Amino acid sequence: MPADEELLRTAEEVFGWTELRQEQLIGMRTLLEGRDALVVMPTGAGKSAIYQVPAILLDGPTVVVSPLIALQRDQAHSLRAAGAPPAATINSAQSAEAIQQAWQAFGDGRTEYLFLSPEQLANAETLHRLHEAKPSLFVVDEAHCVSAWGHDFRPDYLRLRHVVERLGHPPVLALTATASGPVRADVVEHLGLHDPVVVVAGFDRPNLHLSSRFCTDDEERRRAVTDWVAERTGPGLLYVPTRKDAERYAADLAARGLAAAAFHAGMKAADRKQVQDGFMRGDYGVVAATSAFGMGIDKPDVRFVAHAATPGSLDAYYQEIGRAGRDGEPAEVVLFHRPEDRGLQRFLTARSLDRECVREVAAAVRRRRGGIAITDLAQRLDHSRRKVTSVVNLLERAEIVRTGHDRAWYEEGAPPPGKAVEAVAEEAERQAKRDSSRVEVMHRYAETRDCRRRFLLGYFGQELDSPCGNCDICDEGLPDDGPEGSEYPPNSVVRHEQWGRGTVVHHEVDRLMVLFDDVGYKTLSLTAIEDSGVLSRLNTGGPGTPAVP
DNA sequence: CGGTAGCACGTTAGCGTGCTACCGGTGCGCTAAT
Repeated sequence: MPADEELLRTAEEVFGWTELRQEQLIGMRTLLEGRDALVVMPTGAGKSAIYQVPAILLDGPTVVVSPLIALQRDQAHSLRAAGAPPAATINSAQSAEAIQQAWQAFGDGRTEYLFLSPEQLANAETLHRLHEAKPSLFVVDEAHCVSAWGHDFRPDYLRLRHVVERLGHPPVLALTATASGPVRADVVEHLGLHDPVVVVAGFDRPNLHLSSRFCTDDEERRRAVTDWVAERTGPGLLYVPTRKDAERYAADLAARGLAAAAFHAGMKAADRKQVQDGFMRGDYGVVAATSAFGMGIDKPDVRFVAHAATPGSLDAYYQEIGRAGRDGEPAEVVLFHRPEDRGLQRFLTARSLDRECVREVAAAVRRRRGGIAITDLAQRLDHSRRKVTSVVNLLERAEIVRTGHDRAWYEEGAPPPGKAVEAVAEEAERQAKRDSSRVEVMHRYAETRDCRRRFLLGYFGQELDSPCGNCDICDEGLPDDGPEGSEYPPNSVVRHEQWGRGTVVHHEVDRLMVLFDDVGYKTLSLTAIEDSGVLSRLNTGGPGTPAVP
């Protein structure tokens, strides 16, 4: 295939890569053909190459959306170090002069790769400048952020779809290392990908030994965690649920003679940098951290990742444990689990809906027949831009308003603001149900009596034929070697009388976990299913089944 | 939803118990004070 030859030649000439993986080539080819792609590949497998090479072959700059300024900097830096065509960043950490120069170079066509945050793209002037330059490629790095953060924390992630359209929908590439089925669907929907090619490399990390320790008492768990970590040589990570826990565990471990440090978003930037750099250098045996730690960390020799409490989803969990054993050498992954942990996670994932704000925004949009800019809305109503953006996103999802890049219009025939609030509340309620079902699945994983790896991979849509032999359950010896020849194998599509269509995620000896399109994850007892006949099997391979090369 | 700090209470002076209120994660961009 001539395209492949061209890609391989460019990869070697510009970057010095003598070969490309099958997944990389598929992704690159897709972009050259002008199509959208979603690529899920482990960190360190060369995800960035998928846009870096075609960017050179396509006429026009490449816009890369990245969630952290530090990542933008790293990426631009490594491109420069590789001797690739010019890369630039534009973000709030730069001086006005530096930004000015970056725009100048970009406008003159001297920049091949431009790295930005989604918040930058909310700016109309920024979007205008990008449009003028006719970008040939639009990349969303760490694309799971669209789903994980877009719904509340960083609502500009959900506005990227409009950015893409304003830019004339160049080929869009979404890249991530972690995405279960629903997350992939969320990313595709919110980026407005057209019939994307979905490439999913395997999720399995066979060198990680998976285990879970059931703890009843909080005090007892603290001791168990500290003892366990103190016995390791590291380097390793201890994930904790709160900032206070990060400080406390770091202090306890230091008192035990370990080189331990805390890391969380409440720390000063300089201290965070010092801890991160120190961890990379190997100065710390362990870092006790909240979920703030890790994105962009690619340290090969992390020997363990422990969790001092059960996190809010398997997606988040997989992301965090994935930082262990990147060198392929054995690494330990242990979860100190308490059923009570779901309380905090429920609280953290529950988005409280400000009904009054929804009503105000709806009313304000409705008053302006010609539509109103989101920035104006925020000013007029004296709410933060973030909050108003988030509410506009919800109103759009409930089909009350229609939006463009930075404007909102009231949908013709949509119910009045009072009723709109109810529609939004219903939508928020559905979302909350899905979120809390994810918390439950995380707890099922922690408490499963089946091969842990089989459970984990099943969640990401990957089947494991036989027990892994490298988890605590396998160590003990499985009760039997799994539900072979079952009527409901993983990934089979089923219909439930009450909950509708769903996909089998996991199958244990006596129960079935199913992801329902509307209500999220549910666990069903096999005997109950057989007795009642509420569940029927549909054809296999429903829509959304990814192409795995 | 669970953990915890702070306080009143009750009993009798140094401290345990119980109630209540509050807190809990992730980053960008921007502005104002130093």
